Amino acid sequence: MAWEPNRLEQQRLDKLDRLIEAGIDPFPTTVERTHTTAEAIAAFAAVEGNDDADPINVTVCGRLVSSRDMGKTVFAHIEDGFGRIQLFVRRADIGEESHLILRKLIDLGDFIQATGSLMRTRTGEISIHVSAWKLLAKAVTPLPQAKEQEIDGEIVRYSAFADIEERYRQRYADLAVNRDVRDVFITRAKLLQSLRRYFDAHGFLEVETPVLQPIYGGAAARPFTTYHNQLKQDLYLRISFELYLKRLLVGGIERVYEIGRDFRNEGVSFKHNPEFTQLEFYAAYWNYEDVMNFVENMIRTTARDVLGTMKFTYGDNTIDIGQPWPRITMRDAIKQFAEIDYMEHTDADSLRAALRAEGIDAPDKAAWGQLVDAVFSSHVEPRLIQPTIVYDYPRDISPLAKRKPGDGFHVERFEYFIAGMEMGNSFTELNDPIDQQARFELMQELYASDADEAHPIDDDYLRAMRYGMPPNGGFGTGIDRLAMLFTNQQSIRDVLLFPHLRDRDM
RNA sequence: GCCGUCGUAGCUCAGCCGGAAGAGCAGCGGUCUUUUAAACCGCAGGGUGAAGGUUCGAUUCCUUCCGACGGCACCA
Repeated sequence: MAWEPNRLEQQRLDKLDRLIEAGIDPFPTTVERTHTTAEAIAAFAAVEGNDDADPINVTVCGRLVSSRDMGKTVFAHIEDGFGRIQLFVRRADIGEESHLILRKLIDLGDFIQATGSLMRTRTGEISIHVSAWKLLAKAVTPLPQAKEQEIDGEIVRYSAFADIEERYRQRYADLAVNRDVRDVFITRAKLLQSLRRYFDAHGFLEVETPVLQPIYGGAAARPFTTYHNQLKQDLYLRISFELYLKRLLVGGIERVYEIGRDFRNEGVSFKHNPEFTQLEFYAAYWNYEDVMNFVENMIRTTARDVLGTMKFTYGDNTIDIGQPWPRITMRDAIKQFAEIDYMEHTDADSLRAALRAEGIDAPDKAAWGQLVDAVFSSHVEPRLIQPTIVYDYPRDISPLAKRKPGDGFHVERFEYFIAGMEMGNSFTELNDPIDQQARFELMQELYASDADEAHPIDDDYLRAMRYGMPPNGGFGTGIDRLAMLFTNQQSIRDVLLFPHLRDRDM
């Protein structure tokens, strides 16, 4: 769709013409900058009060975010990636023509460069007493308005760019005017840095495995499909990294992790986006208890790194990840919250009847483990606000986990929950190729009725395992959900720069 | 896919039981000692997400469609 300038844009296009007529390049190629806004303020604060100090001259760059035209004097703020600083611009200092151009042809949103000496105004704000300025880039479209003021460290908003849909569709504008949105993504980046440091410190090798896969696996999800033209090959966007990472254990890499994108062709919700960032790791010679300890420590370490605390607010709750995380079996958790002991009903029909007797929804064509999972999801998961580890899952919904010794129903698997959300999934990994093959075949039967849910058997993965796979513990966690937790955002879209939305005309 | 709520100016919103589309901020023109949500005076700006329907008359009621949000379903 072709762009038609609106009234405000047309005004700015006219100003652009007038700037060019005045011999000013509205998009120059060279920029000078001696200080960021933060550096300038710090430099002034460091010598203030010292009467012998020479005036500090600085050149800063940034976007014009406020302007108060007093006639002979203009007060304005520019913002760069590090903060804001006020410009104090007097006609007498910069000359009549330059002053007039600033007042008449420069708009909020324009990028400018300003040179001058640092001072403190009568009202006490550290400012630049401007001796010269230059346009760096003209903004044709006005930014959505976000009037705000910092009072005692709190951002007070007088008007805002708040329309959720427009904020997501025009994230550039959202970021430009909403500082707290930028902060969310800074925190998210710190989270990733901290996790990588943690894995590096524990001897893990970071790897990258294929996103385009001939056979998808490692999770129960519908894939996106694509096609390689020259190879004439159907390909799938990965739904997990699991089977590739475990191949690497066969290859002798003892500790391995990957942080990357998974794709699942499923519904979207406040905690689901079609593409999302996953962290998986595998460690040889560990079992799920080793993983529990490692993960608990990992989350604490990153919280300390990123937030400086292990106690933080999420929605209406205060989450304390510093206390030892309770560990409870799936069976006990369901007993506690749904008052059903599923081990008294060890086949699907009997469990279904028992659940229905308690008034709990139980789908007709669900296998035993799926029924257990269903009651857990509806009755237990939402109640797990503080960090909780739930372990020993039904075997028939965990085809990649090793069975619990002496227990025909459970595998060594755990998930951990915070704020009522599943945050991560782990097991003592199945490394018996004969058992693995049987489990794959069982899963095929389980889902045989539903073509969409059919899972292909990855024969190459089985071949790898037949070469011998060390016993190992594995883990996967959604980075987006961790980011939600650490930034107190209630929707996954708010921790994704460009969340998926339907197409729409601009 | 289903159910519900919502969509009015650049931004944030108001608009009652159908009766001539409003405000603040932003913008434009002015005034103006170091102001800070600057202030003050004046001006302009939309035809109400789209398409239909009912009506003398629709932003208000109805239908369909588009999009967002919430919930459900889906999500080893």
